[in-house]
Amino acid sequence: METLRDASSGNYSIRVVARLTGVSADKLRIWERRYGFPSPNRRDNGSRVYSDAEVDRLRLIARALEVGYRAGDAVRADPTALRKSLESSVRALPPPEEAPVSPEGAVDRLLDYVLDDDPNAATTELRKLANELGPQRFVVEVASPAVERVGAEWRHGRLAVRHEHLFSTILATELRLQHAVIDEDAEAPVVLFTTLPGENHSLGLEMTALYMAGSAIAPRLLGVDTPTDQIVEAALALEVSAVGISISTAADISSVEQDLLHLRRSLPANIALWAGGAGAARVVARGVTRTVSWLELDRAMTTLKELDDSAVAS
Amino acid sequence: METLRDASSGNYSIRVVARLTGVSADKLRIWERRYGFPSPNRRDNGSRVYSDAEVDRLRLIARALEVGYRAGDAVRADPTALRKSLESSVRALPPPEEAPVSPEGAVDRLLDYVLDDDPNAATTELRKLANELGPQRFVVEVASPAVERVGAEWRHGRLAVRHEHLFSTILATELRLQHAVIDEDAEAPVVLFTTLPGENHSLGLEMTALYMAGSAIAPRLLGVDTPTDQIVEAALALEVSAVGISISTAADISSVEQDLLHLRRSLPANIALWAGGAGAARVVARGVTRTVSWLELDRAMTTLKELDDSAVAS
DNA sequence: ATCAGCAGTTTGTCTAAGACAAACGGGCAT
DNA sequence: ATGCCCGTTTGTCTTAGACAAACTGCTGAT
Repeated sequence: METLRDASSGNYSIRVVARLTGVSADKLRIWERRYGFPSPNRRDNGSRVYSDAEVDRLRLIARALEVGYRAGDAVRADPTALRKSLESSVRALPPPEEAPVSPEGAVDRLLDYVLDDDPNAATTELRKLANELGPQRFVVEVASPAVERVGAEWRHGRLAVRHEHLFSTILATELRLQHAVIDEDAEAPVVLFTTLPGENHSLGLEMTALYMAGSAIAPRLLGVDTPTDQIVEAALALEVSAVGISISTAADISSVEQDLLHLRRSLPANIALWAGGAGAARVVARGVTRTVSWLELDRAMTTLKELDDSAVAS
Repeated sequence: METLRDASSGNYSIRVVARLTGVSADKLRIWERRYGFPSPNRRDNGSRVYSDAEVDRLRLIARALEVGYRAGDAVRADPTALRKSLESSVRALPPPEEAPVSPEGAVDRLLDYVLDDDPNAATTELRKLANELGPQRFVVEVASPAVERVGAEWRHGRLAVRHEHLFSTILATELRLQHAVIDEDAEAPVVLFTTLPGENHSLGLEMTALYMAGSAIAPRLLGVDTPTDQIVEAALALEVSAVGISISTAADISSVEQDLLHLRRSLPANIALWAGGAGAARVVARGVTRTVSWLELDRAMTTLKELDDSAVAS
C-alpha cells in the first residue's frame, strides 16, 4: 500500500523513516509540530516525504537521546554542534566500578581486530582466550567486558553499528562453541533462559548460559522474544528449577516490569525467577531475583542448588 | 508513561496488546470502528483496556490472517468456528514441490524430540546427521526441510511458539558448530550475509552460510537487522564479492524492495547482490539475484567464482 | 551543605474521525 | 481456462487535542 516511486536517493515515507531512525511515527509528527524539525516535503495527498539529510540528522538526534539529551534540546540543537558534543562526550557515564581484571589488553586487541574488519583474527583471539581461561573466566573477564566496551564505544560514535553486529556474531558463535563441549551433569538443576517479548538481544543470554554450564547448572536456551505464556509452558514442560530473563539497557522498563510480574504470578512458587542483564538494574518487581552482576548470579545459583539438594534429601 | 496499575490478569493498554498480538495499534482501532471487535473497556480518561479474552481472540485472528483469511472475515468470525477451521485447515498451501529426499524420517524424529521437550535428544540427532551427511547435504536434506516443517506445523497450530523457539536455538547452534570446524580457503571469494532492518530471522542466514562454507566460499555473517548503509560499509570494508540478504516470509515486501533497490544503488556494480529465503520469492528488484532455492544459490555461486577467476587471471 | 518534597515543564502516547492508494475479489469477455 | 476491469476491502496516513509520567529546578528543613 505504499507507492514504489522513483526511489532516487531518499524519498522516505514516515513509516520508513521511523524504522530507519528508531524514532516512532508519533514522535516524528509531534516533533514537527512542537520544534519545527523535521519539516518534510509533502506529496500531493499531504503525506510526508523525508529527505536523506533529515534522516541523517534524525539518526544523530536518536543517538543524542540515548546518551541522555532531552528531546527538545537535541531536536533544536545545531546538528554540527551536536555531533561534536557527542563525539567529545567524555561524560564517561560508567566509571569502571568493579572492573574485572581482563587478561593483558585482550579486550583492546579484540576491539582493534573488529575495527580493522578482521573477523578471522578476532575469532582466533577469542578461541585462544576461551581455551586458556575456561568458560567462567572467559565470560567474566573477556566476553562481558568486551560487550560493555563495544557498547560504550558505539555510544561515543567511535564504532559503527556494523562493527557491533560483527562482534556480536563472532562472540555468540564462540560462546555456543564453548558451551557445546561441556558435558552436562544429569543431576544438575535445569534453568531456562530467554528474553521477554520485544527484547532481541541474545548475547547476555549466551554469556549467562555458558557461565552456568561451567558450574554444574544445566541451562536450556529458548532464544529471544518469547511471549510470557510460552515461557511458562516451556518452564513446566522442561521441568526447570528456575527461569532466567535477560534484559538489555534498551528495554522498555514498564513493559518489562509488567511482564515479569505476570510471569511471577503464572509460574509455580517453586520455580525461581531471575532477571539479569544491564537493564535489570532498573527493574523493580516483587518475587524476582536480581542477577545483574556475576556475584548476584553466583548467589542465586547457590541458593538454587541448596534448595535442590534439600528437596532430593527429603 | 504508562500507569503501573494492578496488573491482575489482563488489563492491557493498546500498545501492549499490539506487541502481544502483532496487530498494530492502528489496526486495533480501525477494526473496532469497522467490525465492532475488539471493543475494550475504557479507563476514566477514555484509553482502551483490553482483557485476556480479547487478546486470545486477537491472537487467533492474527494466525488466521497469516494463513490467508481476509481481515473482515477473520475478525467477524465466531472464534470457536475459526479455531476449528484453522486446525483442520488442510489447505496445505505448500504442495511438497521439489521435496528434497531427507534421510529416513530424520525430520519426523527431530520434530518428535522437540514436541517432547527433549532438547538433548534433538541436539544429539542433529549432531549425528551433520557428521554423517557433511555440511551441504545436512543443510539441504535436514536443516532446511526441518525448518519448513516446523513452520508448517506451527501454522496449523500443532506446535507452540516455544517449540519453534527451542528448535531454532538448537539448530542455530549446530549450524554454527559445523561451520566452525570448516577450514577456510584463503583464495575463496568472500560473501557477506545479513538481513535487512526489521528482519530478525537468522536461521536462513546460518543455513546459507554453512552451505557456502562447504563449497569454497568464505561467508561472513553480520547478524540480523542491519541498516542498509551499514551493509554497504561492511561490504566495502570486508572486500566481499557478493552480499547475501535473507528474507523471511513474514517480511514486509514493499519495505524489502525499497531497501534492496537502495542497496543495489549504493553498492559498486562489481559486488553482486543476492536475495534468498522464502520471502525472496515474492520480491521483484532489478539487479538483484534471486537465490530462493539451493539450485539458484548454486548457480549464483558458480557465476561468482567464474567472475572471480577471470578477474584474477586478467 | 545536603536532601526531601513540591510545583512546573517536558515529553510520549493516546484519542477521534476522515481520507486515500494499493491489494483483493468477483464478474465479464475473450 | 485466461485476461481485464471495476467495486470493495484494508492498512496507513492525516490533523488536532488531551493527559499522565518523568524530569527539572526551586524551596525549605535538617
